Amino acid sequence: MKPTNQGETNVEYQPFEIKEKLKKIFEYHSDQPIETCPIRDVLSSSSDKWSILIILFLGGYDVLRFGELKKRIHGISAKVLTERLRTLERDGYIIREVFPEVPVRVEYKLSNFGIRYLDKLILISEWIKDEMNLVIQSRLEYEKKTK
Amino acid sequence: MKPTNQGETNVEYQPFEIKEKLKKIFEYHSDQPIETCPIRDVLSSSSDKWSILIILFLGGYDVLRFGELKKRIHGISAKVLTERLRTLERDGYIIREVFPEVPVRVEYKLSNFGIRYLDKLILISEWIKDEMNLVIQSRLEYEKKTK
DNA sequence: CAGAATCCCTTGAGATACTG
DNA sequence: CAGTATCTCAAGGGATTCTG
Repeated sequence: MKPTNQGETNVEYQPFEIKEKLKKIFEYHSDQPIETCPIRDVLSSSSDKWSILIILFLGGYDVLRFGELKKRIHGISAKVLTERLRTLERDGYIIREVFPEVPVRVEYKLSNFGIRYLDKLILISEWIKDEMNLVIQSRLEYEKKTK
Repeated sequence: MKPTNQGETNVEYQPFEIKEKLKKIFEYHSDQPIETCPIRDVLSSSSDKWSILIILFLGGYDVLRFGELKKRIHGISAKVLTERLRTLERDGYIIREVFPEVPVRVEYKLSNFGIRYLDKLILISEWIKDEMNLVIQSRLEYEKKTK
C-alpha cells in the first residue's frame, strides 16, 4: 500500500499559454459551453477507432473501394464499415463516388478537409508509436501494483 | 507540383511524404501488422470522447479532485468517470494521489506523458474548432441530398 | 460488388443506493 | 468525498443471409 510516489512528480505544470488555448477552445466565458462543445459535437463522431483507421488508410492509398478498405482494416465488419463511411461522408471527411458499372464500383477518397484531418491524425499516430512502449510498461506496473 | 484534380472536386492528392509516414506508422513491411497496431492497442483506449475531455480539463486546471472533474464535465456519470480515470491512470496519462484525510481527498493531474498527449489534443481541438462550421454545413447538405 | 436486413450477443452508460 | 455495487436499458458491433 503505497500512495503515489513522489519520485515521479517531476511534472512540469502546464504553461499559462496552454490554459489560454483551452479557454479559447471551450469558450469558458461563453454562456452556452455545453451546446457548442467542438469535442462532443464534431470530434466525437470521427475519432473512434474505426474512423481513424479509415482516414489513415485512405491517406495511404488515395482511393479505395469498399472491399479494399474492408480487406485492409482487419476485423471490421461490413455493417460497421458502412456506418462509419456514411458518417464520415456526411461530415465531409470523405467523398464517395459511384460508378454505375456491372457490378457496381464505389470509390472512397479523402476530401481536402479530410486530408487536413489526416495531417493531425498522422501527428498523433507518429507520437503514439514513438511512445507506446511507455504505455505498455505503465500497464505492467499498474497490474503489479494493484495485484 | 501536385497532380491536378479531375471532375467536381478540388482534391489535392496526398504527397508521397505522407504515404511514407503512414507506412512507418503501420509498418506495412512487418510481418505482424495487426498485433502491434499502435492505434488499436494504445490510442483507442484514450481517444474516446470522455477521455479527451478529462485530459483537456486536467490541462486547464493542473490539479482537479474527482468531484471537480465530475462537475466540469457535464453529463458524465460517476461510474464512467471512474472507469476512464482508472484506464488513464493505468496507461500513464494521469497521476492519482490520495490524501488520507477525513473525508478523503483524491487529486488527479496529468503526468509528463499526459501533457505530451495534451499538446496533441490541443492541436486537434483548435483545428476542429476552427473548421467545425464546415462539418455542420456538410451535415445540412447531406441531409438535403439524401432526403 | 457494395451494401441492406436481420438476428443476437456484448458493451456502454445512466440512475440509484450504499460505504469506508 | 470518492467512490463501489446493482440494476436497467440502449447502443455497438459480429455473423449470416439476401439483393440491385
